[in-house]
Amino acid sequence: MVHQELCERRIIHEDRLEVARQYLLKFTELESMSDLFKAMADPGRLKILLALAGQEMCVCDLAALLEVSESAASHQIRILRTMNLVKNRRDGQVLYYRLVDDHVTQLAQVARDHVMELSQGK
Amino acid sequence: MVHQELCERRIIHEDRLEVARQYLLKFTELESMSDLFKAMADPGRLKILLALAGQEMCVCDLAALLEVSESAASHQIRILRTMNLVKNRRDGQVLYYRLVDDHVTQLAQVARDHVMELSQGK
DNA sequence: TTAATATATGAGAAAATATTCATATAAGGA
DNA sequence: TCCTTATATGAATATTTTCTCATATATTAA
Repeated sequence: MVHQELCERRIIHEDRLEVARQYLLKFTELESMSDLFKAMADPGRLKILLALAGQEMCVCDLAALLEVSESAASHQIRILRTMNLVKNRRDGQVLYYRLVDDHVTQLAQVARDHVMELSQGK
Repeated sequence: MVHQELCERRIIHEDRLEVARQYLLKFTELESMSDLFKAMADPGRLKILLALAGQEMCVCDLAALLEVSESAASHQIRILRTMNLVKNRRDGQVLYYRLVDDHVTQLAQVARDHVMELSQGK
């Protein structure tokens, strides 16, 4: 991962670059933020999150919903669990998943607004 | 992409599955939504979007900000352009990029809230 | 205790994404 | 017109992500 141009890079707007650098310093959790978006960046995982906005569901249900294997669904759910987007509750052999909070729902709403505005000419 | 289990899948909660299926039908733009999240899922692209929240910047500035080649930056910007997150304005040889609207900023704010809550025990 | 069910997970294959390198385009200046 | 600058883009490679398959764990039932 070597970038030969880096040393001799031309910088057109030093001032703007400095403003941007300072601004980005505030986002110490930027990596975590992009991880959160990554979690929602897969259509399957997004479906899971939307489905869990209304009710608890088990892995088996979610696999059926996505029409993928239960193993694949479980892998996807693990990513959501790791990202603290969902948590589960055990009832006997079944693990019921639900959303941790409603940030996901808020994000989905803004995203929906965005794509709907664009699709309507705007 | 064959899923052998699909035919003999057990479905524990038919009712919940049906509720989820109906709910997801409302999200006709679900693929576009996940594409939007995908655009924000890369730390580099997220930096670009955050930097453009405050001011216009050219490709050259953004490459310097990310410390990547201008070609790499340009490829990333193209994704943001394709997703209608940024647009540009030409002034002579320089293309100045800016955000299309403030949805990106809203999304970043919610994402930041989420990760900050989690990092603070919550 | 043995078997069955629900889910998790590691390793490798398959698919998607990002970066580099070479080249193309577009504008401005000599 | 020819050269330089700023940016874009295609193709190949490098990296990351996702899925499959096999196996492991936890709970319940027999």
